[in-house]
Amino acid sequence: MNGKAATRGEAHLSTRTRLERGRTALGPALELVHTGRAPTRAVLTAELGVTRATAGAVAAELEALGLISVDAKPSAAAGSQGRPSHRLSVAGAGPVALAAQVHADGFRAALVGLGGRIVATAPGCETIDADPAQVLGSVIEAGAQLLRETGRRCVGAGLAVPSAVAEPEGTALNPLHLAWPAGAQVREIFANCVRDAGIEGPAFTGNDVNLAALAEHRHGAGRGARDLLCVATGHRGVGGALVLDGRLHTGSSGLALEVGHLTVHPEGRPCYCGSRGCLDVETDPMALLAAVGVEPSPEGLLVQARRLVAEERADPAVRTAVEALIDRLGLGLAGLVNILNPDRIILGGLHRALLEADPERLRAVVADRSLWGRSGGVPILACTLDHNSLVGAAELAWQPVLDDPLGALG
Amino acid sequence: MNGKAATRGEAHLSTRTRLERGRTALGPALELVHTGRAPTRAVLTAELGVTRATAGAVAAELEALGLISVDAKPSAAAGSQGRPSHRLSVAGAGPVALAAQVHADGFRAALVGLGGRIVATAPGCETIDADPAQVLGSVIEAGAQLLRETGRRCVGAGLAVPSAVAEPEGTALNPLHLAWPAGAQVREIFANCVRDAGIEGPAFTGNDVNLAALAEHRHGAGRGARDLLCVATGHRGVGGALVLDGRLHTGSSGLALEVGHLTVHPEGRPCYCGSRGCLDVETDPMALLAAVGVEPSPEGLLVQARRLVAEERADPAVRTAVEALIDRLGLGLAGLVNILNPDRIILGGLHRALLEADPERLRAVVADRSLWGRSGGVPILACTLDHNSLVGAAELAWQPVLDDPLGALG
DNA sequence: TTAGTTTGTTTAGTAGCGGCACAAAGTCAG
DNA sequence: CTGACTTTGTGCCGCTACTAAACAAACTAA
Repeated sequence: MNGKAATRGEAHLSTRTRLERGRTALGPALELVHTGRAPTRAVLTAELGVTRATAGAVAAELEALGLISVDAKPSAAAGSQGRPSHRLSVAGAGPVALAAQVHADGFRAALVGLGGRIVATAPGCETIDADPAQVLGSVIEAGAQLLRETGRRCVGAGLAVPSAVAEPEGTALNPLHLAWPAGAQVREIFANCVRDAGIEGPAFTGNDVNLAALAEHRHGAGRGARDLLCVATGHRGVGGALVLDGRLHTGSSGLALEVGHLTVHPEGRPCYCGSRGCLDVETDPMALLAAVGVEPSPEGLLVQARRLVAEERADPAVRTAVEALIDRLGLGLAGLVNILNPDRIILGGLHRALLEADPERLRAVVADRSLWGRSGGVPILACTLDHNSLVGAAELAWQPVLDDPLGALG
Repeated sequence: MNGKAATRGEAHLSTRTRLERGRTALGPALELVHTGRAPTRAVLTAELGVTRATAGAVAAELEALGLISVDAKPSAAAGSQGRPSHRLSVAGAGPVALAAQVHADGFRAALVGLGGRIVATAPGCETIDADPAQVLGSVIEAGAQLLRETGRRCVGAGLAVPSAVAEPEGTALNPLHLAWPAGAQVREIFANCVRDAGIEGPAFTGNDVNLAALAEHRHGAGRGARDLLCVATGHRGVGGALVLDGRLHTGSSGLALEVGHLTVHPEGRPCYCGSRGCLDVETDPMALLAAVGVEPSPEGLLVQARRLVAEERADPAVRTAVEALIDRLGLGLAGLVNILNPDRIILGGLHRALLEADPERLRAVVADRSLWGRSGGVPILACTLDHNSLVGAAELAWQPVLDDPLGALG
């Protein structure tokens, strides 16, 4: 009868009024250490808003679970009075999450510990099969190999795909660059691969830009932001992501931040969506190559476009094209700012290169065309994390542990 | 020292990792009754995910606080077995929130009980002074009069203004229709008026469309939606609002959902923002009058535009104009759907009239131009609540009680 | 040394909830 | 009308995660 009640409880946990299980200080405490916001028990106490007794007990329990470590010797505090603190840090040899990423050029697998630390990486494959089950089977096999080599405990697996992932089905809606069928059941296929490989823990799947945003929010340029907007280009097309209050906002069916078809140039090129001048066809790598009149080479559109941006000072024609892209990106960002009012924007891929080519120009366009309550305009920053999609995929797998460490590991 | 710790705690409650105070079943339970989702203790038990014992105790405590009432006699359950439930309802003579609204035509004050019930209304003033302090003083005086007449306890006051309200300053950024100075410190002025009138409880201020969305989410057409988008026109201009997980999303500086300058007609009329074809100048009442070639009359733009829409079947020219507005509204909504992926859209003001004039056309445009994972497209509904901004203003004042009934009232 | 400051720990107490047994109030079958 | 069944509500006990407060530890400053 206990089981019955529990299942019924799970059945309709739709309303957020439901009390969450495992809502102790353990999860928040782990999250603070995980994101580097709790270097000592003293600040842990302050950040959690609990007593020193509780913070101490919580730290001890997390250490017993093998998730964090407390320095034996107090660290010499420079110029501060009082008893020095013992340093808290993520456990060196603790459990890891299995992170996987699939993209146009192949796939990659890695083990990621708490704190977003990449512990081990598998040499990624350079080509990609048209069959999702084949690809995901291979990437999981590479991950399983890493787990065997390192002997680490696994908390779960996460996969980043370059496509919108529909909720709640977990299907890849537009895996354009993978030659995968649209609507492939990636979440289910990945979960099956993980299970078949004998890997412990649950499996998760998400869009790569979403996961990059999550990673940047926790360990990169987005740290401390409350409403973080991330916009990035890959090889083709534009992706967006939004992190609100530390959680990804994927919308009701996983399709939020499909920003590719914002109009940024009314007289612009026709887009496959039927409109013209969409952000997608105006600011992606192909758009730059087309504007400059360069033929795509085999090295890859993104690499090629990035080199063009880097050369913009030398060639006036390139400079003009880059400025046009910056202006249109700025218009798109301004539109997003007026809708979402983020407190920080992070750019990746070609957009990052555009930002770095002329930060002032981009910031000026955004400021000119958007409402912003405070002075100085929205901060616009570049990504700072290597392999942020991979780290983000690991975040998905870590999430249950962060929410309820005892429930997930005990 | 307790006080010291508490103040320090309040000081930096930025991180969401902080454990919230008063996180018991009391608040969620009250919210369920408040939103009509807990008609009996049995469903309260199920919705909270607690035991019957707890739900019973919680209901008893809320009743003791004078917030809800439990029927003495069980209500005859139609066609169900087992012991019949006692009905839970919002207390008839419980506390109220003081709700105030300012708009172009004057102001209004009301007392609103739990469940969004308007308990008493003051006859609104029909003109409005150019000085915010004067106006807010008058509206609060009217509210205070209502409180004296009814003798009800007051939990706080809320104000709805037709302007974006900047956070955290609480200034009205664009009170265009009020002849108020831009940047007026409405929140502070309102709070002072409330305090000076000797009214108990905290004072809150918000944008009228935001508050309308909040009210519709809790008591109207938005009930049960997780990601609710609300778009409405008043007399001039377009306003938007987003309710996520039951909370208003106002963005980092209160300026989210400033959707007026989405481009919906690249060859359209120039907008004061510098662009052309903005949602604002293409779908507001003035846009319709201009398209039909009707001069504004003294009765008010919104009333006039609504009548035009109602007459659209009779006059082909009006019909054409209305269809153009519908198409452009649809484009704007589609853009928002691609960014926010809401699970429901609610329209108010002229937009509501446009929806009701030709629901199929609007739904078709939105479905055609937006991504949506499930079949049937995003549900688009009309507002259902009278005075939803007023009720929403009251929701602001009720929020502390809903979060922690004991802390706010005990 | 001694006082002051900050950190960590110990112990005792408490609020809020789960588990369980039982009571209450209806329906249904005969 | 009488039990059997079903569902709702209550009383009691105990557990868990916390707080409060006193104390101990480890440093700086004079």
